[in-house]
Amino acid sequence: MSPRGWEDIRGEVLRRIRLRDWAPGALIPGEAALAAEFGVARATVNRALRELAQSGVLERKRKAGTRVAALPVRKAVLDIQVIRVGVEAAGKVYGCRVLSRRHATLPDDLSHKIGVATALPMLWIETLHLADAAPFAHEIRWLNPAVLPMPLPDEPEISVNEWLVKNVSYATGDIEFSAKSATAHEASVLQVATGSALFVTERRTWTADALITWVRIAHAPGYHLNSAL
Amino acid sequence: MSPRGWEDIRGEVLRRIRLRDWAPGALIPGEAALAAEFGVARATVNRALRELAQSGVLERKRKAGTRVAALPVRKAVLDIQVIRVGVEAAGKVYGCRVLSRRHATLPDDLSHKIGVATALPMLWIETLHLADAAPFAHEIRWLNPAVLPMPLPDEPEISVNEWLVKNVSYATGDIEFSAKSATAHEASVLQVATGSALFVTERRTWTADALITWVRIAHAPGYHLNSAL
DNA sequence: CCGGTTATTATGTCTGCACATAATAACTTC
DNA sequence: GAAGTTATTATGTGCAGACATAATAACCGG
Repeated sequence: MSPRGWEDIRGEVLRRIRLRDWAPGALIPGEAALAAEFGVARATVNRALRELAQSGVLERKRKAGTRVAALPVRKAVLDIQVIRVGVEAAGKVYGCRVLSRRHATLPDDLSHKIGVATALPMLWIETLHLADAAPFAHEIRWLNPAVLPMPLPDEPEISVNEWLVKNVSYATGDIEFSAKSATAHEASVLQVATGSALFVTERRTWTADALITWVRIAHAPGYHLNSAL
Repeated sequence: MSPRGWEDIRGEVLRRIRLRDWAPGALIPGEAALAAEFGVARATVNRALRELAQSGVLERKRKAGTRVAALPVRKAVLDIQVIRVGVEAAGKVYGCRVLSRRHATLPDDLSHKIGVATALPMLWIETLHLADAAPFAHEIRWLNPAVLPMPLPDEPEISVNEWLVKNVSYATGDIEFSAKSATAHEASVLQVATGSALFVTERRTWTADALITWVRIAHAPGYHLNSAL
């Protein structure tokens, strides 16, 4: 009956929070007290509380104790997949076409936005991703050739993204989601009306010291991103 | 010099993966071996590897061992905040106005979409969120009055969402992001052109057995959602 | 009363050991 | 050789005890 593992402890704590046994903002008993109450080791309680803190339900501070988050910042975890996987998960056949590819330097606005010198020689690649042969997403990518361990294949059957994932080690990055109206070019490539609302994700990827790539992917209407809360 | 804590272990493992010491898909040494190599307890290695698995860098299976994820599904963690907090974090003054509020039953399409019977009496609330007095987001909410522990205040200074967060215990939910063109009504409320691309988030929240609320928030152009990877 | 020092305390982490569990490998039996 | 059973093994989790660390509270001198 009494909780047996850290998941049970987590469940019980969550239950008490939901029943408002412990109100938002309130201090809950310390680890030692809970361990005694549940008849488990403190490490077990610690594990449970740590996980709850990680998901935003609790706030913990040394010495100050553990309290129920007043405004629970729910953390939604998104799985950022290679586009192919997402398409195939929807039961469709993935394809991609490189529309354009050339060497160039960053335009001023982008250079400023991503914090990289304009002068650097970069590779510019435009790709159309297909799902069941229908346009799925339009990708514009700036790539830093200096970080590539080997030259990019000329005619990739897989997308540049996937090639990068497999061949370039990376450190960190960030991602941004927004909604933008389709430009004339995007509209024609995606075969939608100019001005259609597109779901856009922009992504920067860095090694420890240099930019690897900046990508902007404009998804065709109907695309949506899901997550459990 | 040698790793001191689980974070150092995690760092070292990550370094080896990035240097392709351990290639994607490859099996890495077992916990016991790593513990011996680093001169720490197995529990410490376990903690490090567990965290890496949680963030999608490693895949672990009992007996099968630990391998480097072949297609690293990067997990982006989004903080889903109360709108007010997001606005204030941007250094603006938050405000909200309830535009409309009435009892109604769910329309068929929505009822089907969120899996709730059409017949249930629901509360319908339309809110405009403001940042520095400018329209920021348009919110449409269906609310199940049956789950409320007390009646909703008539003239809330805080948003319905925030009231709910503080007064209703909840279990789980899901969230969906997409891009939609502004309807005539949305456009007029948000003071943008009809057809403008809006960033839309739709959210369902459930208790263990009943729907609490369904919300659709259409953000004014310029809004974007960020996350570190 | 103010400001700085010191004690206290709750959480954070590590260790070494133990047993549980799941998945594979090895083995047996027909 | 196919199918079912048993052993092996890597990870998962648990425990008790210890020390580290950060933030608060108590104290104290001016």
